Amino acid sequence: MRDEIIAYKRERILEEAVKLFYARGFTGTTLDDIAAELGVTKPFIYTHFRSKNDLLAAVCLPTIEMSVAAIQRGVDTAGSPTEKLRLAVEGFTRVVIERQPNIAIFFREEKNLAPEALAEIVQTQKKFDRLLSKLLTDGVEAGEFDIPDVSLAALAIGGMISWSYTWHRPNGRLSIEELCGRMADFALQMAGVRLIAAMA
Amino acid sequence: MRDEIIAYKRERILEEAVKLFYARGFTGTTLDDIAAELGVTKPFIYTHFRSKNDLLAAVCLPTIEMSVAAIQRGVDTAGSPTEKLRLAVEGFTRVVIERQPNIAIFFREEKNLAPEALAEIVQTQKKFDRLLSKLLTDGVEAGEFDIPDVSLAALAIGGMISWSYTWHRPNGRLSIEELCGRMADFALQMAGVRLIAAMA
DNA sequence: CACTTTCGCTACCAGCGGGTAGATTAACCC
DNA sequence: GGGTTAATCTACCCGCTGGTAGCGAAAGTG
Repeated sequence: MRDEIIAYKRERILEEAVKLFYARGFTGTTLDDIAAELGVTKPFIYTHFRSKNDLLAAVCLPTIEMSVAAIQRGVDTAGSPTEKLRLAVEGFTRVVIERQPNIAIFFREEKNLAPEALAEIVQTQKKFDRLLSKLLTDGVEAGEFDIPDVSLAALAIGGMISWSYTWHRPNGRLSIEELCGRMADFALQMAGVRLIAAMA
Repeated sequence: MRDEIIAYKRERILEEAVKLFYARGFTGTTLDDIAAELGVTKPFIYTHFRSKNDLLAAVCLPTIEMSVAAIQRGVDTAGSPTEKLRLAVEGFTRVVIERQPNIAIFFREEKNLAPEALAEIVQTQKKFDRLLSKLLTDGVEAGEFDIPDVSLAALAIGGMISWSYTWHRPNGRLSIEELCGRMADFALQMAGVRLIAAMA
């Protein structure tokens, strides 16, 4: 019970921090701003986070881990490389869209992260690249994909999707599901999969 | 002569500012840092720029304009939409790679730009999207491209390329020319152009 | 060589904001 | 209901940094 309350407060702080970091930037947001938004005062935040930087890390890390997990779920699915890639891309796109502010904050505020936190995230990102590259390689070996440069393709696909954080608007023209589906279509095209229509 | 010297000093300030903003972030860099790197003192900078924000704008704006210009050159080329798209993508990729620090600074430090400067850049970005969307539409109408959702394709292609600023390393595995070529290949695949091999 | 102009520097200020110490209040418990 | 503990606030500090005023030195000028 006590722990749940503490966890809840921590979450509330994170929510407001995300909102303000996203809107005004990390250095453009003061701890007083966050506290005011919550109706509390600055020292309150310090009972849940060691420092402003700690707060930033808590905003970024879990979201990057969710991204890797999405790719991992695609890879772990039973099915062909084509099906795995579709699932991985859809899942990753969903993370980027649903956690757009966190993703945006991470990519913008990287330089404000403490070195240890950054190192941990960089490790996670490497895992992301490895998983995606491996998936593409498997597809090439299975004869389903046609990719001259797998590493570059992984970066291109990852980038196309990550970039969504810059332009996506909630209540935009497309639903999340549509968006995920079309991103997967693009990824399959980039992987050289033929017969997109046949999978619809 | 006098004007050239002034312009040169301005350029030197910008060079160091780009270097430091890129390495440490905008707020992580002080004007004293920049001045020290140049072997001068802070007031020197103020004879060339009105404020630290002005300096940031001067780092970002021209590079975004170069990006649009690259797309424009592709569009203005005589040739088929396929050829135009290839040129546009290659040119834009080259800008992103060659001006990687400036591109990175812009996307990271957007929230630190003065509203007027940001507004100007946003206008330029809209022009970028319009040009690219128009080019894709022309290709579809000419029967060369097969794109279900042109606006989304423009964002996906633009994103795939822009993202290079996050991973590209000078002295990387691929030369700039190779990179530009392969990005163009990806873009054509995303546009549904068949027979990539036939154009090699 | 005196006079002027140009240029950059020394020295300073003021506000901001992360972080903390200690008081204060509320909750909990015999 | 007194006493203890946990939670949060008030009030403060201090280092940092963007920005400026005014000085001094050098260089150009007749």
